[in-house]
Amino acid sequence: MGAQKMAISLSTARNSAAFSSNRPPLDLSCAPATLADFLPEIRDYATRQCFNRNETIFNQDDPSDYVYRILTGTVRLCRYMPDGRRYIVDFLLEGDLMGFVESPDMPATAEAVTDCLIQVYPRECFDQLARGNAAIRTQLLCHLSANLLTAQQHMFVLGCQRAKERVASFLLRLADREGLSCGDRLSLPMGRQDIADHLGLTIETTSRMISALRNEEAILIPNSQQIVLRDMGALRALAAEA
Amino acid sequence: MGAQKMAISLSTARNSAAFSSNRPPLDLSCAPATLADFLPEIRDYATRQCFNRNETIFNQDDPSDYVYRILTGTVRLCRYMPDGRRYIVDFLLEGDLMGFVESPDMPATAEAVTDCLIQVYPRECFDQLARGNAAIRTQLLCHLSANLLTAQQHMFVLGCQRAKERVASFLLRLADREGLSCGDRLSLPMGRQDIADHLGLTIETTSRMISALRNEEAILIPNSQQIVLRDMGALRALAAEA
DNA sequence: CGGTTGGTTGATGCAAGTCAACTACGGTGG
DNA sequence: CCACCGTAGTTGACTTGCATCAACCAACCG
Repeated sequence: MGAQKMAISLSTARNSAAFSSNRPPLDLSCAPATLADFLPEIRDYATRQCFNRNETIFNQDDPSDYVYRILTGTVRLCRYMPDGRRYIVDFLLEGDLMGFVESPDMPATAEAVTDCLIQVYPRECFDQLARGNAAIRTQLLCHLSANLLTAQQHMFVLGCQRAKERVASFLLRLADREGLSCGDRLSLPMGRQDIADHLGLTIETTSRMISALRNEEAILIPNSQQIVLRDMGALRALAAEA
Repeated sequence: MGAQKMAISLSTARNSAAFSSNRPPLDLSCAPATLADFLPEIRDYATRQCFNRNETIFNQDDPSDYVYRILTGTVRLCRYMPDGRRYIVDFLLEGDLMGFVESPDMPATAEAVTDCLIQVYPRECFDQLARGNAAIRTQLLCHLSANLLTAQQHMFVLGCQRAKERVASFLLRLADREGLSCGDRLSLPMGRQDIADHLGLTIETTSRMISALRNEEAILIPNSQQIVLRDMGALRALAAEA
């Protein structure tokens, strides 16, 4: 969820002069600015906070008055069901934002996967900032839009792919986010259970599929927290994203 | 995806006077206005179009210059994968909007499930309208936010639920959208294959689970296109949404 | 009528879940 | 330093839920 180009309905690279107007099209592409770029404006109201591994950052039952930016560490965003089942909506990495979309209508719990350092902004502060600044609200649209895209891609993974394909998709997405390519070493800060809950699998199946990818020489596993992307072509063939 | 209350980060019903300001909080609740309420302003540029059952309204490979409002009929929003697999992101009913989020960065194809009458607005028109009107962009945020909520709930269905639970969730969601309650008759405009592709199941399993719900007396099936919600409690117990 | 389309049901196979044992690693303390 | 423990991951044996393959049924229609 970086700063890649992102445009929704308002944007238009097309030059359909149809409805006239010489004004340049309202381009929502996030190339220069992102939501995060506006946060420094309220940094005086922010605090830094440390969270230990597995500590809860905010809880779905206890709506948070803050928005967050991850400075270091990895966070899982999850939902717990009444019967105890959980699913992990997404993992958030260094630089990612959270709390903008998640509450109050998206009940989600954020937990530290690793020890984390997090910048915490009072929501009221941010809201005030956004009230007076249309650019921020545009960025908010981008942020939402990016989240929706991620969600839709994940729906394909959950709805159509089999276990090995899911694991391959997961590794590729992480690698893309880190900007890695063939031969690079990918670190997996989250445990197998977390991966399983994200992919709609069990921990055993997840582990087996990772092993299978090793046996097929698509990856190497120097240790359980790191993976060398030996053959990304093979992974991509499995994931077969559109 | 109607006009229910919908608020994202900007909104705040809480009265945290922290960051002061006597201005009322920027409330994004969609209670009075929805995105659709603004469309009449450009109705002069709109056309009405009929689509026959199974006809394509817009294609993921062929980005559309229009936004749409469904007047009558049901539409499926789907994604086709290179290998032919498809999944159905969602079904859209009378009154729903589409094309705002779906393109150009959300490749999706819209197809008529039943014969449809659709109001078609040039995108450029809508963009122009949105450029000058902050309220519309606020509504766009609501629209996106609602879609994201739907997507996240569906991710739970796909990631955690088993076949019968999925079918129960599906029926309940349709019933909620139609505002139905116990004993009411729900019509299923989409075929079993469509339901299956939405739920990540096969057509046979879907059919079997619907039969199972009949056998358990949770529903009645007067004909394959209609379902009587005999015991919504039983359905809810199965779906077990948070 | 026969053909076609969409839905249901049955028989069987397989992918993934379950249950359980075992391994590897990282403390922590004797 | 090693013995012990707790946690996390892997692997194996077995079970099961869903997919697959195939037959059958019911509407609908020329």
